[in-house]
Amino acid sequence: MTDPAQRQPSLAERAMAARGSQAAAGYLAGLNPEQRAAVETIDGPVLVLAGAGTGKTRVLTTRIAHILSQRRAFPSEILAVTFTNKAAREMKERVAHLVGEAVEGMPWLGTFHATGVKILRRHAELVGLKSGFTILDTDDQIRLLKQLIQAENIDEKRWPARVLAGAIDGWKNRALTPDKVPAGEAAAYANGMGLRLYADYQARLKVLNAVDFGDLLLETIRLFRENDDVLAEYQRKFKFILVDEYQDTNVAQYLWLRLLAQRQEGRPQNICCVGDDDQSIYGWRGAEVDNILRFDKDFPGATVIRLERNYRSTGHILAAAAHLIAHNEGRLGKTLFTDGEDGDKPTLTSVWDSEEEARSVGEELEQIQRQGQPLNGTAILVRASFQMREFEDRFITIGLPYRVIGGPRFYERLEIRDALAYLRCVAQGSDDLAFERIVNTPKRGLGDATLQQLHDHARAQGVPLMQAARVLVETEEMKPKARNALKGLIENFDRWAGQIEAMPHSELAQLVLDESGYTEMWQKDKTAEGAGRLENLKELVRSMEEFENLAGFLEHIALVTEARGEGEIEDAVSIMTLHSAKGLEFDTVFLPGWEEGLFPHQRSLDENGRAGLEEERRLAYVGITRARRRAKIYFAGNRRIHGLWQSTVPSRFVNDLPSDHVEISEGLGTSGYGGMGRGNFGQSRFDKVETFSSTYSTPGWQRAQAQKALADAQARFTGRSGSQAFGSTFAEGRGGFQGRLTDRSGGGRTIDGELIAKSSGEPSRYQPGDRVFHLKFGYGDVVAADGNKLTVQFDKAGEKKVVDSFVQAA
DNA sequence: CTTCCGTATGTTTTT
DNA sequence: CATACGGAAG
Repeated sequence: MTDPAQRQPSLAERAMAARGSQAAAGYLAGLNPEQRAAVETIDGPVLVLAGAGTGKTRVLTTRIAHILSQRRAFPSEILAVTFTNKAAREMKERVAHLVGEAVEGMPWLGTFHATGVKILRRHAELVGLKSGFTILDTDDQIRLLKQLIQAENIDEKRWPARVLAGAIDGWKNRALTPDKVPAGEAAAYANGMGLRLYADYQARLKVLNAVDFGDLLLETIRLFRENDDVLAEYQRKFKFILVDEYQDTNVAQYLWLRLLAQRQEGRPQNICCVGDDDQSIYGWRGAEVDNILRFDKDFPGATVIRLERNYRSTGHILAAAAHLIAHNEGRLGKTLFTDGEDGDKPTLTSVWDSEEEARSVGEELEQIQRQGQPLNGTAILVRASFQMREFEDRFITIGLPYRVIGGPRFYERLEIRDALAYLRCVAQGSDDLAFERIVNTPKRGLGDATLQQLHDHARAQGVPLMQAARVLVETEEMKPKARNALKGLIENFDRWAGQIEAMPHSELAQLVLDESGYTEMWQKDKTAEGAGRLENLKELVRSMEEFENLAGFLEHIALVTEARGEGEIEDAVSIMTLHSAKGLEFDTVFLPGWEEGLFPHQRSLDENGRAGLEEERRLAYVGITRARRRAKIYFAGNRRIHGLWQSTVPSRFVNDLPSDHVEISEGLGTSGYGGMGRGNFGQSRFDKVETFSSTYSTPGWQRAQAQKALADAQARFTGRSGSQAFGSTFAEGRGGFQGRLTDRSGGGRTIDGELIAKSSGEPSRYQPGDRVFHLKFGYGDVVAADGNKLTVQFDKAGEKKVVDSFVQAA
C-alpha cells in the first residue's frame, strides 16, 4: 500500500492543509489528473474504479482531507466504511497524517459491522434488543444451532450445524429474513426444516439478547426501514459517504448503503465508492460484483473515474496481468499502464512435482538472500493453504526464515476463546453461551447430565444458567460431587465480579485464569501446543492493558479478529493465500501451483461454472499484480492430492499469459526432459483445442506439451493405474525420491546434496541425547548432530532434520 | 468422564 | 496421507 512514487506531503504542506485555506491544496500536489478528479468531485455519486496499485487508499484519504479542508463537513459528518479493521486503521492513520493532529479521529470511519453496532447500540430497543446485546461469533453461532437442531430431533450427522450456519449466513448476506427465504432454498436443509430452524434461531437470539454478524447489518436495515425518523437523522448526519472495496459488498451491505445514501430533497447523496471489479474475489462469501457493475444505474448521474496509472509494478508484469484478465467477460474494463521501466518478465517454471517446486523456490530465495536483498520483500502466494506445508517443511530443512500469514486467528484460538468466555461470565453473568463453554473447562466433573439439569431449570424459571446454578447448588437435587464443583465455580465468579472495580482488568484476567485452574490445565499439557497456548494467554492479558476497562475490551474483541503480532521474525519470506494477499505488495512474488484443478480450483468450476472460473482468474490477476519487480509462476507435473500422487496439467491461466511478456525459466533439475517419449495416452484438456486455439505457441502451451509427454511416460512407466504404487515410491522419503528423479531424467542431475541444509562447519550447541523444543514440531530428542544440522526424533512429529537455530534446549 | 478407534473429508475468509 | 470429529468402550 505504500507507493514510493507517491511522496509524503512536506511539513509545510501539511500545515497549510490543516489551516484549511484555499491555498491549502498542498495535499493535492503529486496526484495525477484522475486521482485529483476523484478527490475533488465531492458532490453527487462517484464511482472510482481503481486498478491494482493505482493509489486507491491515497484517493480515499485525500478525499476526506479535501472535504474537511473545504469545510464541507466536520469529521463526525463523514461516514467511511471498509471491510476489515486493518483497512479502517490504515485509513485513520493516513487521514490523521494528512490533516494533522488538529482534527479528532473520525468517529464514523470503520468497518460495516463496527458502524452497524454503533448505530444499533443507540437504538437497540427499537428492534427488540437491549443496548448491552452480545455479538456472537461463528463458534457461538454453531453451538447455538446445534442445540436447536437437537431440540428438533434432527440427525445432526446428516445435517451438520455448520451447514445450517452457512445457509443462514448466506441468507443474511442476501438480506433474506426468514419470511423472505425462497421456498426452494428453505427446503434444502433437513427436508424443509431449515426455515423453521432459521426462525427458531432468530427467536433464540432475541431471548439471549444477542446478534450474529449478519444481524449487525440486517437489524440496522430493519431499524432504518421501520423508523423513518431514525433513518432521516442519519441521512442528515452523514453529509459524505465513502466506501472502500465496493466490489466486495454483499446485498445486505448494498441495501444498508442505499438507505443511507437516498436522495434528500431531490438532491443526490454524496456517496463515493471505490473498488475494482477485477479484484472481486469474494463472491463465494456473498460479495456481489454486480453492485459495482450496476453503480451508475443505482445512482443516476454518477461520475465514473478510472484510475489506471499503476505505481507499483514494472511494465512486463502489468502487461502479463492485463492480458490474463482480458480473458474475462463482464468487466468494466480498465487497462493498467505505467511510465516506469519494463523490468524483468514474469517467469514461468515447470517442475516435476511439488517437492521440487518448494526446493526451487527455496533456492531462488537463498539467491535473493545472497544478493543482500531483504526477504521481507518476498512472498509465496498459494491458492489453498495445504500448499503451504511443503514450503514450510523445505524452509525448515534449509533454515530459511519464513512466516505464515493467515491461518488460525488469534481470537479464534481455543484457549483465547475459553479465556474470553471466563471474562464474559465475569463481566456479564447472564452470558449463557460463555458459561456453557467454560463450566467444565478445565474438567471439574460437570458433564452433560449436570448441564442438562441447569438448562431445564433455567428454561423453567426463565433465568440465565448462572442464576439457575446458584439456585440448584442450594438444593439436594445434585450429586454432591457436581454440586460442590459448581458451588466452587460460582463462588469464584462472584468473587471475581466483585473485583472488577478493585483492580486493573488485565490483572483481574490473570487472576481469573490462574484461580480457575485454566492456566494450570495448559501447564500440564507438555506438547508443543500447550506451550504456545500459554504464550497466547500471556499475550491476551498483555493486550488487555491497552483498553480502558473490561467491557471496552470485550466489545473490541467481538468485532476484531486480527492476527497476533507476537514473536515477529524480522526478515522472512511471507507465505499466504492469494486471498489474504489482496491489498499487499512485494518486490518478488512466487506463484506456485498453477495447475488445473488446483488453480483454477476444481470446486470453483464445478459449483460456479463460468462465474467461478472468472473469479479464479481474478485471483490470478490479484496474484500477479502483487509483484513490484518480479513475478515467478510455477506449475508442477505431479502433486499429492488426498495423499496420493496425481499427475497434473498446467493451468489454463498459464495459457492466458502473453508469450511476449513471459520468460520460460529452466527449472532446477527439470530441464531436458522435452525429449521424452511422445506417447499419446488418454485424453486431456490439451488434446482438445477449442478453448484456447489462439495460444498454440505460447510458452504455456509448449510447456504443457512437454509436461503432458512426461506425464504420459510416467503413466506408462508405472503401469497407469499404478499411481498408488508411484506414490509409495515417493512416500519412502527423500532418499528414494532423489534416486528416482535422477534415474528418470537420465541427465545426471546433481540434486544430491541440495536436499541437505548448508552445514556451517561449526560444531552444534547440541549433542545426541539432548532434549530440545521446536516451535512447529514440539519436544524431541536429538539423534544426531552434524554441524548446525540436527536430526531430531520428535515425540509427536517423528524424525525430522532441522537447523539448530530453530530449536531451543528443553 | 476419558480414551481410543473408526470414519469422513479434504478451497478461498471477514466481521 | 493426515487430520478432525463423533461414537463407543473403559
